[in-house]
Amino acid sequence: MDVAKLAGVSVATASRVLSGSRYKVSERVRERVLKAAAELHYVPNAHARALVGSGSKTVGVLVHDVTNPYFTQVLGAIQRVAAEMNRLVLIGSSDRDPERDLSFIHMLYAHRVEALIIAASGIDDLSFAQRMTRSLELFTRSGRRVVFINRHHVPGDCVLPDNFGGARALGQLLVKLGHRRIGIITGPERLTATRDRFDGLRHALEEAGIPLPPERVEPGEFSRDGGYRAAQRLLDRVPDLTAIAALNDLMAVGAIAALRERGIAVPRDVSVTGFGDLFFAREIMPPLTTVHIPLEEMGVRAMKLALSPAGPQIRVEHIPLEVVERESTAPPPAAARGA
Amino acid sequence: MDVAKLAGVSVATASRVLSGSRYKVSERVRERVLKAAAELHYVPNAHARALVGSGSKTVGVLVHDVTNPYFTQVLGAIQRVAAEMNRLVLIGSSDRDPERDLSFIHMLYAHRVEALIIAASGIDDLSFAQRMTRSLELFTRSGRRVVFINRHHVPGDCVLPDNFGGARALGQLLVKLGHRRIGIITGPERLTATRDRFDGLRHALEEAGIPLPPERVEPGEFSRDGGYRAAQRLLDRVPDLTAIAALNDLMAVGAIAALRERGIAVPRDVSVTGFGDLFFAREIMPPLTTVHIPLEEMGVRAMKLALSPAGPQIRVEHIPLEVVERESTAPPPAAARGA
DNA sequence: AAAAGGCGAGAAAACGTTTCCAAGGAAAGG
DNA sequence: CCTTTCCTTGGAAACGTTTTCTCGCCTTTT
Repeated sequence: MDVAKLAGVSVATASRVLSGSRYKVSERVRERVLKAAAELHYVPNAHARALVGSGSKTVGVLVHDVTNPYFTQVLGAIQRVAAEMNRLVLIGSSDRDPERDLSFIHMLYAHRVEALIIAASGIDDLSFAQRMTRSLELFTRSGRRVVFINRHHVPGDCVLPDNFGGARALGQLLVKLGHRRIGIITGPERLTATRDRFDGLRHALEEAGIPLPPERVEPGEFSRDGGYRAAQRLLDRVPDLTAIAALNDLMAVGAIAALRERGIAVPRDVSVTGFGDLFFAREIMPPLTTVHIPLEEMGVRAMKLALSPAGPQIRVEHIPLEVVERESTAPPPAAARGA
Repeated sequence: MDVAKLAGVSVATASRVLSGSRYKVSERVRERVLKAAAELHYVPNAHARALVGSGSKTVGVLVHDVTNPYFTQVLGAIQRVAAEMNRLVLIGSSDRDPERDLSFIHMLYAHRVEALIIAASGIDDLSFAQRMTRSLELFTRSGRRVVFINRHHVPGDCVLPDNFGGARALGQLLVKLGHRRIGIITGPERLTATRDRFDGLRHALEEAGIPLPPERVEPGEFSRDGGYRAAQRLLDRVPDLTAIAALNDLMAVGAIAALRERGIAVPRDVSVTGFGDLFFAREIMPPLTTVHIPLEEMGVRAMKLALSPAGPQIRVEHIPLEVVERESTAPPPAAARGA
C-alpha cells in the first residue's frame, strides 16, 4: 500500500489504523499513517475489502420501476436508513419483466450485497416463483438476508401491506355511500397486489349483496394512460356506473381524466377511488379518495428486517391500511339511487 | 475455484470459459465447465473481478432526493441504459446536504464505479466547489468519467438544460398575456438551477420594462409545502399580484393550493406557472403552464457521455427547453389590466 | 538482575478472479 | 521419422485489503 510506504510502516499496521480495527496501534504511528493517507487522498478499495470477507457494505433493492412514486417512496426510506449505516444501495429496475428480475438478482448476488430487498410486486406464476426461490437460495445459503415487500410466492421474511383489508374497507365505503353499480379497473393479471386488492373489493360487494358482473371489470396497465384507456372501455360498455374503483392512484387519475373528457362530473355523477395515496392524490382535482399505504414506514421496516440477523422462523410484518376519504367520492346521483 | 475442481480442469481454463475471455478453449472442456458451473449455481464474484482490474461494472449516480420525480425520471433513463450494458447502478441520495454529497462521492469512489453521474444541482459556494473538485480528482486521475447534469462550478463534461432560456421564454409568455404585477417563488438560495431560472424570468421582465421590486420575490423550499407557504407569504404582502411564477412544478402545485384556499381562481384572478413539466403537471387542476425539461433524454445523454472515453476537451450538451402553455395561465383580470 | 508477561509491529496467508508465461501435445512440413 | 509450429492447458502472479501468527522489545515482578 502506498500509504504504508509513505508512512514508513508495514501495510498491516496501516490497515489497522485505517480500517478501525480492534487491534492497537501506538499513537505516534497512527498519526503518521493518518497524515500519509490524507496526503495521498487515500480511499480504501471496497472490492478488496469485500473480497477479504468483511462484507460489501451494500444493500440491493429490486423494484419494477424507479420512476414510479410507489417504489421511490420505499426506496427513499431504504436509502435513508442505508446512509445512516454507511451503506450504499444498488438498484435493479426490471420494468416488470420477470427475466430481468432474475437477472438482477444474479447481478446483485455477484456483488455480494449484504441484503436484498425485493420491493417489486409478487406474481402468481408457479414456474417463476420456483425459479426465483432457487435464485434466492444463493443468498440464503450464504447467510445473506432477503426481505420481500408485498406478497410473493416465495418463502422469506416480508413486509406485508394488507391490500385485501384496505380494499375491502374501500369497498365498504362505496357501499355505505349507496353505490350499487360499481366498475373496477384492475391491474396486470398476475400481480399479487392486484389480486389482493380486487379480492378485497369483491368481498365487500359480496357482503353487501351487490352484483359484480364481469363486464364491470376492466384490466388496465398500472399507469395513468392505462387507467385512462381502461376507463374509456368501461364507460363504453357500461355507461350507467356510479362509481369506478381503480386499483392504483395513477390509474384513478387517468380515469378522472377520461370522465372529465366526457363531461361526467366527479364525484357528482360518478365517484372514483384510487389505491396507494401517493403524494399527488390530494393535489389533483378533485382530491382522491384512496387507501393510504405507509410506504416510508414499510421501507424502514424492510431495512430493519434486512439488517437484523435471520431468525429461526420466517418473520412477517403486517401493515394495516387505512382508507382516506377525500372529495372524489360522494353518494350516487338521485336518479341512480332511485333506480 | 469449485467449478474447476468439479469439471476437472484448472482454474485458469474455467475462468477462460466463464469470463468469455478471448483465449480459446476446446469445445469438450468448455462444455464440461459450463455443466459444472450450472450444477453449482456458480455466480462469479464481482469484487474479485473488479479487483483484478476488469472494472466494477457499476455506475454511480448522485441525486438530491430519490423521491423527487425530477431525479427519478433521470434515474430511470440512466437505469435503463445501464441495464442494457449489463451495468448496475449505485445511488447516493444526499438530501441536499453538501457534506453528504462529498461523502457519497468518496463511497462511490471506494466502489470504483466506472463512471459517476452527478445529477444533483450545483450550488454557488466557492469552498464547496473547490472541495468537490478535489474529491472528483480521484476519478479523473484514475481515468474514470464524471458527468454533471445541470450547471456546477466544477470543471467537467455536462448535460446542461437551458434553465435561463426556458425561464426567459416563460417570462415573455406572462408579459405577452398582459401581466405586469408578477410574483416569483424562488428556490433555495444557492442552487444554480434556481439562480438561472430566476435570472431568466427577471431578464424577460426587464426587457419588457416591468418592475420587479424585492417584495414580489419570495424564497420557498423546493417542495409542495414550500410553495404553499411561500405563496401565503407572498399573498399577504402583495395581494394585488396577477401572476405567480414558481421555480418548480411542486411549488406551483402548492401555490395553487394556497390560492384555492383563499378563494382566488386560477387562472381567472391569478395565473400560475411552474418549471419542469413533471408528469403530474398536466393532471392537476388547472393543468399547469410550465417549462418542459426532457429529463429522460438528459439521463440518456449523460450515460452516453459517461460511457464514452474522455476527450481532450470538456464536452457540454446543451438542452433547449420549451414552454408548454396549459390552462393555469390567462390574461390578467380586466380590472387589473385597466389599472 | 533475571525471567515472565504484555504490547506493538511486521510477515505472510487468504479472499476469488484474470491473465501472463510456460509447457505439453498434436498436427504439419521437410 | 524428426523437427517446427500452433493450439490448448496448467501454474503462478497479481489485484488491495484484512487478519492471524510470530517475533522482539519493553516493562514489571520476584
